[in-house]
Amino acid sequence: MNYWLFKSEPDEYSLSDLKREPGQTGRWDGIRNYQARNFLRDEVREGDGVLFYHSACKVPAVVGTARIARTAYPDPAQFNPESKYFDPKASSDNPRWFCVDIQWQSEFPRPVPLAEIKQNPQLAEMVLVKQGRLSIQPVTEKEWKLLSKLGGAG
DNA sequence: GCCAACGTTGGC
DNA sequence: GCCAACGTTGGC
Repeated sequence: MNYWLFKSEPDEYSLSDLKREPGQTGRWDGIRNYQARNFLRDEVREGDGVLFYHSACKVPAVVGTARIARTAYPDPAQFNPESKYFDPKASSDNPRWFCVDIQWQSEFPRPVPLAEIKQNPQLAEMVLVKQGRLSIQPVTEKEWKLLSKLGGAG
């Protein structure tokens, strides 16, 4: 089992939005970055753990967890000219972008802010700290456990 | 809102 | 295939 960190702007799609979905399960679409796409398509497996991170907001923070409910399938938005995620170079024969479904799992009693993560030497190797702008990134089991602990989720 | 980091695009 | 221009991310 692998662990991941997914970034989302809470104004666009927050952890609460995910919780409100039917079955508390939502589609993680709109990924238009190749590095993130490759993780999604090639390495994310059903049952993997997801740290849900709120970005581009007042207090960027890990706010809870989810799990992968469905592995990668072509992101329908790339074929929809009405969508802001439309990609004219993608075809159903040759999809370029992928999405997964994730299910809400927990909300941390105490969100763990980026500032705190940056200060913790045990988390210094996190991609989140070392490379700012990747919206889907791997997390080690150690980091997962520590973040859960810091978040008050046991 | 600014801007640094970084990835992609496209002219040559 | 280089590299400048451009666009996006995302912290501050």
